[in-house]
Amino acid sequence: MSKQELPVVDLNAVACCSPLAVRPMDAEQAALVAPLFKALGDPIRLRLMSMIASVPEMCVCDLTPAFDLSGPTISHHLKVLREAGLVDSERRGTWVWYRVKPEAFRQLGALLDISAAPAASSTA
Amino acid sequence: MSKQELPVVDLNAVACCSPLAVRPMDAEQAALVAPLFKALGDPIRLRLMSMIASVPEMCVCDLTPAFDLSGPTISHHLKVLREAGLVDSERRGTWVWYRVKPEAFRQLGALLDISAAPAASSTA
DNA sequence: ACGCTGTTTTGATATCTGTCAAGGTAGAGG
DNA sequence: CCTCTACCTTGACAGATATCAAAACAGCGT
Repeated sequence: MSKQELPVVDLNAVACCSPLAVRPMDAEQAALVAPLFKALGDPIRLRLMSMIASVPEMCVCDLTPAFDLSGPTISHHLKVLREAGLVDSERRGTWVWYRVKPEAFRQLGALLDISAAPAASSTA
Repeated sequence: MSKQELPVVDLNAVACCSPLAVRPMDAEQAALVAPLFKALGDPIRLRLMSMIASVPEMCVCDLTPAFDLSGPTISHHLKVLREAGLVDSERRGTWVWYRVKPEAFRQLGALLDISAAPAASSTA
């Protein structure tokens, strides 16, 4: 975690919530969680996430050429994912490696659990 | 579905994908899925979603006063959720009722399933 | 020390987004 | 028909975002 320089999302604070479909979220919870969804709400970042999540770790040098975008732009998107708390980065020598933070994934997955939803939304 | 006037997200097309952590997403899949996350990436919309998902259905007249925002603004956010395919609306007399589309929820939840992830991202 | 490669930061710009006020549509009830 | 309420659309605008070029930073190899 060489580059955790920023006030990244606190996943412990996020981890408090029951599934979306169980109880309305208060404003504070929503303000904590929305940035995670927002970070995934861009096609480039979604692909970056899936590339990183598909392997134990991924070098920026392998991510950048997969897109028709400049290096700085990829770096920007990676920063958004980092600041959302979805990935971690580590510099090892010349290269920087990215890894997913699985607890963030689990958290979002739990929010989207619909199994305990009220009748109409589980049958509609 | 009185107001399904628009080229709403096709959930069948979205439903194709394996979890993020299993295989990189291609650009086309990402373009289909990202708008769903994006729609949830705003605190107001996240709260609207959770309010709607917590009950069988919800009247706009009960959603609007829960926020410190104008009617048009709430209407705008509901439209974003509708066009993302996350909710359905139906007018019954004077009022408009919103319901979640549970298949969209299930889809996003499946994408975030991390149980089949490669070693480093399930242990880090 | 110098230059080379990989990555991030800065600065600039075009586009997108959230918000409200004003105006429009839809149904209910005289 | 008229009016009232509920909801949506339009238009305008401030602030955020995606993008790139240029510049800065970090290691490596010479």
